[in-house]
Amino acid sequence: MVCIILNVKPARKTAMGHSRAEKAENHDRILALAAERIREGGLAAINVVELMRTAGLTHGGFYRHFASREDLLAQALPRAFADGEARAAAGKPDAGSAPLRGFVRGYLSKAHRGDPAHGCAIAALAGDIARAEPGPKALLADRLDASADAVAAGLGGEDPAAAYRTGLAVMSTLVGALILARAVDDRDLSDLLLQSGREAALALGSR
Amino acid sequence: MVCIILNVKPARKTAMGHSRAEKAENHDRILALAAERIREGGLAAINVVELMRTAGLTHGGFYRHFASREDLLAQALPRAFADGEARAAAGKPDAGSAPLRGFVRGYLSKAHRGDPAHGCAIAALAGDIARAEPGPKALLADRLDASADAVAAGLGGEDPAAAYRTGLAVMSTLVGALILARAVDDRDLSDLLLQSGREAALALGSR
DNA sequence: TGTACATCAGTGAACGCGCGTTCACTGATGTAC
DNA sequence: TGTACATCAGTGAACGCGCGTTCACTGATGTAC
Repeated sequence: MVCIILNVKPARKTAMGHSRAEKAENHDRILALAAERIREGGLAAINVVELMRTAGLTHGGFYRHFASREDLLAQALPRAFADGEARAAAGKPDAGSAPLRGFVRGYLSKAHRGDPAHGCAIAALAGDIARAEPGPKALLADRLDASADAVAAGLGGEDPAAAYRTGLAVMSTLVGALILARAVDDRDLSDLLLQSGREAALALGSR
Repeated sequence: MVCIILNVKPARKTAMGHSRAEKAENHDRILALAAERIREGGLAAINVVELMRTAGLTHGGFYRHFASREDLLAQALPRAFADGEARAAAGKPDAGSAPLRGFVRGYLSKAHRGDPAHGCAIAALAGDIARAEPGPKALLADRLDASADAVAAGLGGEDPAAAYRTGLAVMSTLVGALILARAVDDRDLSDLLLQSGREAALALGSR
């Protein structure tokens, strides 16, 4: 006996509970995906329908989590910075001997160049934030300041103000080299940007 | 006697000739404005209606000049790079004594920071081009290569390959510092980025 | 512990706005005779 | 040199698509009794 069923109603995609715990999980997943997407494609790359589909949901439910697309961006941007720093810190090997060397090697690595979605938000978003509102600018300023401090702390103990300026210059070199290495189509030139950036950053750090 | 005229037809905005010469002028003006707007707001900032209004025209005529918005971008992008370099070269004082010093001072000046629309396209667009098609990437690579060469040429005559790498590193530092100085809301931090970037670029150039 | 009900996360069709593009039209340009 | 006509730069209404947002609805959650 052959049984053909036409027009089957698609089975419930998931058990689809609506518990508070599941909402919190979904909320966090949406934010994490948005933080990646932002670093990958910029603030303008966030598309509500696409984002929700990526999270395994439909777009209508978006507004149970966020008041608007702008509200999401305001929440996802700090997340992008935090996640990017966690990754950078993980890439740093032993902070004992040569902290700057490890940081620089991880920052200007081919892996970091090839994966902006999981990398430093300063480099991924500086160009966009240069044209953005005060909010994002203040956020970037705060994280850049912290990064310059961290670099300065790893230098030989000299004048703190001078060390901070060196920290800023190192960050400028690293961010510039990474952005340019990503913006160039020529693989050799891109590799050379990483290499010369590493050399320059270390030279600046050991003056 | 009082004479009230209602519903007057607006006078022809201009003599409005349609000569070949005027078309060429309009075409050039549209491109120049687009090249500025792109550096100011990025590739996505080009709005056909707004651009044509800025040029003193209406949007319908746009397609007498360009096949599409994409076609305009393809023509305006090289223009943005060329115009930005013309400006940078003009800012360079006497190329005799200390060519790098003059270039660095002009590049990381407050004037350049505050006027991306008329400044270097590499810094203005690197973030966008990192996510763009091969075309824009090849263009940026070409102009960056030329800039690194120019910087290298101004250094003491040593190993050309090493000088080129130094040129790239100097460009990374300058571009990074300028982008970050524009992306930050804190005036003091922004000024410090310019200053430390100038010091670092000169230090790299005189190793 | 069991039952009734309110809440609300998630669904998917529909709406409205912005924007790139099209098109019928105008009138000066510039060419053919 | 003058006249008739074809060309085409520019106009502005209209179209269509993408996308953020809204809304009526579903059904599991979780609370009140």
